[in-house]
Amino acid sequence: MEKICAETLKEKLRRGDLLAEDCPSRNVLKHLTSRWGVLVLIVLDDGTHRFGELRKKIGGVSERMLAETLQGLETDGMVLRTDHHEVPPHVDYRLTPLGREAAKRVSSLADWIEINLPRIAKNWPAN
Amino acid sequence: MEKICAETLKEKLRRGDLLAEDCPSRNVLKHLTSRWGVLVLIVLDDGTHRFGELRKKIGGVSERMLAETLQGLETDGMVLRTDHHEVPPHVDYRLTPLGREAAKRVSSLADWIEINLPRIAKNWPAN
DNA sequence: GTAAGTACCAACAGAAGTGTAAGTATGGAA
DNA sequence: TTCCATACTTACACTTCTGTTGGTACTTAC
Repeated sequence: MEKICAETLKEKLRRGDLLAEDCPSRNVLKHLTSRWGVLVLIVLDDGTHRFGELRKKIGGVSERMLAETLQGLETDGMVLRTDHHEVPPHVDYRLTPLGREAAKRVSSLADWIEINLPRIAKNWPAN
Repeated sequence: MEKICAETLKEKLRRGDLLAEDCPSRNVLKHLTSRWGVLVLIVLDDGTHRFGELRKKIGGVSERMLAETLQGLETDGMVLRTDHHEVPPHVDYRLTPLGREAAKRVSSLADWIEINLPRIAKNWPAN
């Protein structure tokens, strides 16, 4: 009985259900929509970048956060890290095919926000 | 001189630039991609819901967080709150046209995650 | 010998996010 | 009279997030 329940639950989550509290898909969502994750995907969608380049393009990220964000995205198979084993260090980051698919969706939202910011801002109190 | 700079900056941000540290678009992104904001948009895209209905559908939200999230989305003009002034209270929430546009993008990402969860999970260490 | 250059990591502290529990309001039902 | 229903709000505590600072590694240039 217990086994059947477990299997059923597992089966249910096989595809992912963001409305379910314990579904691992929520972690993916967390990485992809994190404060810096979104911006990293957008920039990387534009091509391979080094760590320092990403930092320059994304206004306000600290080294610590950029590194952490990149690791999260790497864990989900969105970003590929390539270490050229040079001195001084030379590492670059690019999107995997999976990452490119995700970036497409994320960018779509981001573009929409940028374009529609005036419409959105109209609803704000202090203008 | 000072004035010119200010105008230029304002002009620059008129359209929204998520890569700029101080652009207000980052707040919108924050609301739309917040932990619960995403899920609220997805559920509301399916139709008008009362507070309690949202809470039941979205696994794990506390009342506090749901209320806060809804207020954030209302501030950005994504969600319309209707109070029927009944006792016991009867309030419902629906997406505005703006909200529906945003929800479309957010849902697109969410759907992609749910469908591709197996592909993503393959990259995780403990399976 | 020492500074520069690059990509980090660790430790600490303050800020922000989040959950829990309790309380508010009001009319109607039991 | 007491309890219920619903949509919140507030206070408190705890966890997570985030920035800052300082440090590592190693080679080349000065």
